[in-house]
Amino acid sequence: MPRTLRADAARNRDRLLAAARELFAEQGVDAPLEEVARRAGVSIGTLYNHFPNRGALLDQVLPERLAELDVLAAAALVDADPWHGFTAFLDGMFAMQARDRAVNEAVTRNPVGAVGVAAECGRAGGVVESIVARARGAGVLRADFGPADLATLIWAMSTVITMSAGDDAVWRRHLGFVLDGLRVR
Amino acid sequence: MPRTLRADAARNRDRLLAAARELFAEQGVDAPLEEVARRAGVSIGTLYNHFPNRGALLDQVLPERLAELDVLAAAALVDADPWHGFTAFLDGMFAMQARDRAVNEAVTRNPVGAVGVAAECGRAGGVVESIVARARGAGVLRADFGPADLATLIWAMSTVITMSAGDDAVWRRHLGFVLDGLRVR
DNA sequence: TAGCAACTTGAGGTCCCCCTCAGGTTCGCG
DNA sequence: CGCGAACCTGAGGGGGACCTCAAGTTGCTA
Repeated sequence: MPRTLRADAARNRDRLLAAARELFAEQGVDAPLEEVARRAGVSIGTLYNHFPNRGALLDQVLPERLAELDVLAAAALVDADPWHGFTAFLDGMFAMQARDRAVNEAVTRNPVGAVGVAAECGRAGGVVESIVARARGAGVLRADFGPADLATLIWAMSTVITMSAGDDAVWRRHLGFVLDGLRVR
Repeated sequence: MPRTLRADAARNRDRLLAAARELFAEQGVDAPLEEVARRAGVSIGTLYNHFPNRGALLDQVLPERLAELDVLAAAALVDADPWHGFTAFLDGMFAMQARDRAVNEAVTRNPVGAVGVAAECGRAGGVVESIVARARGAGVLRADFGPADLATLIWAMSTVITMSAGDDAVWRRHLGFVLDGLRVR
């Protein structure tokens, strides 16, 4: 096992990651690995040289995206308006799920707050709980809304996002209805 | 092509339908047909003798269940309280989706109101629109809620139902939140 | 620039599901 | 009964995706 990658190997690795990012975003985490190799212009054997299984590939690709959630979550926590912070976080997260089907599936199968596909996911979990708690504490979010309810909301939205096939207006409209039910007047 | 089925053939057909009902309910519309044959105690060839493809099997099994929706819908329309009629219909439909995964998938892929897996589904569609219109007309359902929004709600609930794996309390709780957002106070 | 380790290749084994059809079995009529 | 039509069987061909590995190629170092 060499300390550093040979030049061609490094290039192939990068291409594979780029192809994986693309295809997973389009088709989800179950996209055929042979298609990833094809798009990378590399043989299937090379793919398995670099990544022993699909999980290894996802472990490289998903955290990149999930880290973006951290930014969203941090912004939500310091939002002057706790309700706006809460809704802006949700909107941002769902928008990302709409952009990247792999993220949509990952977040759904493994709701924020539980142990994650990646450690990053778990770290975000704590922050997310704080966002919910802050909105609840400010009296703008119904008092009985807990982390489990957020997970359920994510389940609900994931299919709406998938089925509305690129039309963000559809899931935003539905989210609006739900938030009306969650808000305290 | 005989006018009437031979006794053993009729028996096998019944067994196949029973097995299909069971397995589709458990595993959804993509359940392996070889497993259906196995449960029916019949060879895979016999299954294809009776039903040329998966669709033919579903066409026999799904309408049975979807017809139950008609009963629900009819009851909703004559409910003294339009809001209760609306919510009771939804609760009943989602409860059925929770009981039968094939129904869950069928209703989701092909939302009530559009052309259906079966003609029965289409017939129910009109009634469902009436239920929505009645609740809206009575001023208890928000005025901007249309049939498309119902389809979206069905998408949303289908995953919640699947993920909550038999615990009806989970999806009922979420539905409660959403209905709070849909109701006019 | 020679030579070896590092890397790539793609045919092919495995698995799971689809569906078919030639040959054997059973029903039920006459 | 006995015979023909109706029916059943399950091995097997086809396809898609997974993953492996022996043989060939290429980058890099000395």
